[in-house]
Amino acid sequence: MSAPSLRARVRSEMSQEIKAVARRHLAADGANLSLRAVARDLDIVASALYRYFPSRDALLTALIIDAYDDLAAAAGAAESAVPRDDLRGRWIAVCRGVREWALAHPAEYGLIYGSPVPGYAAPPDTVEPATKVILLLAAIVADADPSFPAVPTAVHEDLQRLTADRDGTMPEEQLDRVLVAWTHLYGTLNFEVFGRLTLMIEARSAYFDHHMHLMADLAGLPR
Amino acid sequence: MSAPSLRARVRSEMSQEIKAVARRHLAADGANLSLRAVARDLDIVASALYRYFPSRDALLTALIIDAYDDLAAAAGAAESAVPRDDLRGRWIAVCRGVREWALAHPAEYGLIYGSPVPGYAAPPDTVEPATKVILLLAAIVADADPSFPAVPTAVHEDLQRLTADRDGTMPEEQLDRVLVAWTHLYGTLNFEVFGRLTLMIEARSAYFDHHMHLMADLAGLPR
DNA sequence: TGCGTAGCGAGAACACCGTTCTTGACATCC
DNA sequence: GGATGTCAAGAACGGTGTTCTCGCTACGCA
Repeated sequence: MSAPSLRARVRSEMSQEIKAVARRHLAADGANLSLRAVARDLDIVASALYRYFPSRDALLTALIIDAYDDLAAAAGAAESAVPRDDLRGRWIAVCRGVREWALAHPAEYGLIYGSPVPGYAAPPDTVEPATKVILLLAAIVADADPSFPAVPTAVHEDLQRLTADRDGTMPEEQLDRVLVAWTHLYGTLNFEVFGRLTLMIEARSAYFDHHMHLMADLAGLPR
Repeated sequence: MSAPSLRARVRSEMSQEIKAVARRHLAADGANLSLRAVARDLDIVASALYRYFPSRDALLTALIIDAYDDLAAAAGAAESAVPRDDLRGRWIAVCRGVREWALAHPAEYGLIYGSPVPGYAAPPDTVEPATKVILLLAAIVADADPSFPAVPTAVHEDLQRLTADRDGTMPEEQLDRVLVAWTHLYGTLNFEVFGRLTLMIEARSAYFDHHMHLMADLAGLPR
């Protein structure tokens, strides 16, 4: 096991620093990230950035992957602070964890859940980190394992396949409820983070918790 | 009543034409709209556009307002094609109308429901058109007027005020369910339009209908 | 130990962008 | 018919992403 060469290490540190500055600019200026501005902050000329990222889109992609990982880590950490048998507590912890991360990092949230940047196509590296949160929710519902009332539902083969990789399959009704909850979570956060919700300027946290409990009810979690 | 002067009319027609070309560019290139490209398409120099719109943001604002109006009109038209006493039919018609418009105009949808453009602050002209669809849904639920089970809910004073302008007030439980459905509708469409939903590439329409029916159930609409 | 090479930052260049200002032409109104 | 206001054009400014060439430095290998 050869240690990484000094060259490689300083290169990786420089990449991290570029991303850190880019994140700061992202938080300040929104989605239009300027390579030249980032370079200025690093006392570097713009073209030097191309030694580390082949294009602006590549830098954005790196930020997107980091954001997915960061979000999933925040949600996972919030959940693991709750006793495993407190299903509803874990559920709410995941939802709150996602919300708090989103409110703390609105620009990065917009990067991963807002309108996609025009010419940009999400590379396949981004699909795996993107599924972590919904798998977290699905695992909680699977732990509950209640008997659901039958409900007419379309086939969700892809999600079946996704969960099958973990531990067998999941009843379609459960998957359906998880999808509803997941959609509701991000629908709510989109409105809140993107400021489309002029309503309810007060008591947003209570509103959020209440609706996440509603979704937990729908998913069959015990009260 | 003096007829609008010829000057005023040709000016308004030119404004419409600029918006039409801008919409075309928006559909092609996504959210980064170039004034110079629009001007080129009109065989016009870029600075000439400033006679009609004081800035790029102003043009975007005009497009946003048009999009809200267009979307509300599409949803309203879909709903009014259904008999008034078919509550569930009206509900589904609104949802499908919104979805079809969104899929047909993804860039404009992104403009109004995606991440906000960075430096841009939505002027107050945009809040009234933005409420039309949710008022449409609220009206259907109000027509049903079922007795809801009591549910703990945060105060939704703003939405109360909004609906109070129409015809009296609405029970909080109903408002709550309408909000859930509204959030779910746009959460679903965000995933679909922005391509975040790699799952369920097949049977998306069935998936959509099924979930909109779920929300109708939740809102207390008769089957 | 010395050398070739690969990685690095600087800087100039290109084509594009939004925006402002000036200039000259044209239609409109008194 | 002359004054007025609107219009398109064009140049200019500062900004952007990206490419290329240039020296320089440090690493890896003989």
